[in-house]
Amino acid sequence: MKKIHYTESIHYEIEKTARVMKLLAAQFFTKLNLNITPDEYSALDVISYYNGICQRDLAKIILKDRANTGRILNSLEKKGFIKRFVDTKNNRLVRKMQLTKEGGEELKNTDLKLKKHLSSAQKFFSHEEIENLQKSIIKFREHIEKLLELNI
Amino acid sequence: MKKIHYTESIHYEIEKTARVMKLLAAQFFTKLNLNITPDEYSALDVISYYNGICQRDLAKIILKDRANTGRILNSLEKKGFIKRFVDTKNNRLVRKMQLTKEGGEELKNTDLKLKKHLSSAQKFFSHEEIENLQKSIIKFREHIEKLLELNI
DNA sequence: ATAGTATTGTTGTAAATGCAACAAATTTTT
DNA sequence: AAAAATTTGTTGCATTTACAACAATACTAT
Repeated sequence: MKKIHYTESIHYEIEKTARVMKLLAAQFFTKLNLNITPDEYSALDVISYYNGICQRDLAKIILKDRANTGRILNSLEKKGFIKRFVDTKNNRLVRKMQLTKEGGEELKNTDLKLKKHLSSAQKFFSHEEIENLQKSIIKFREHIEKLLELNI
Repeated sequence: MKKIHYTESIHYEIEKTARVMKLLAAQFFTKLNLNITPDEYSALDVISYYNGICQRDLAKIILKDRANTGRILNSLEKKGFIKRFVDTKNNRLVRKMQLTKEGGEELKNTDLKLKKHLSSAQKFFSHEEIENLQKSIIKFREHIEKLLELNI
């Protein structure tokens, strides 16, 4: 049986695609002179969706460890886009957070700029195509996740 | 129109999948006590495929910049798995490389161990499913690549 | 009740990564 | 022929990242 080389594997394609997207995001954020980083943007968006989320839950979602999630939040707090407060979850003290008014505006603004900049990209793929691709990837990932010992 | 949040985007799924795969690879390599890193493994595999490849071309393929590609090769050379030599490409001096005998054996050995460890994973997806997913991702990536200014 | 275990967040540190600057050589332009 | 630009690889540095250790608190078990 012929060996499947690294460059021929699905692993490679996904890594490559992820890297291209990350670079693209970085370039956009630089070019558009946004005052948050892509990671901070993701965090803001997630916080807007899960209002009052705690740090660890956020960490799981944005795919960072707790340490780095804390650092991203430090930055967002310093910029005045979120505020943190102590609360309990399952009888445990946790730091929860929510967007400030400025944070909400920043998010909206960033969304708008990105959307404008990306409008050309969206013509080429139908909603349906994207959705199908997404479903396949999720199925694929959910499977390999079973093999993984995740500690966040 | 409803806003698509970060966690609902294809961007997120691909990033997440890439991260899961990277973690999984790291765990496997640790657990199996391999004496190369996942990145070094990718490099070895690519070098075995493109015998005599030069550093920059390798960099493009393994998705690292030239600096880090050089560092990975330093490590592989120190371990005796590759040898580098100066040659020309388009009339320019470049450093090309090829596997040593030990490098070839190391690659074969690593392949074997990984294959054994992954055999359970492959049952769940048919070749066809993987191929279709791969095609979709490639198409998707090729499109967003057009938006990107890549400098390697 | 006391000891052990688990959860959450922070800090420190080492490794990985990207980027800019550089050297050396070659090609292109003027 | 000289100057400018390009290609390739290396070095240094700043940023990102992961991981381990820790503190504080709460839960669980004996």
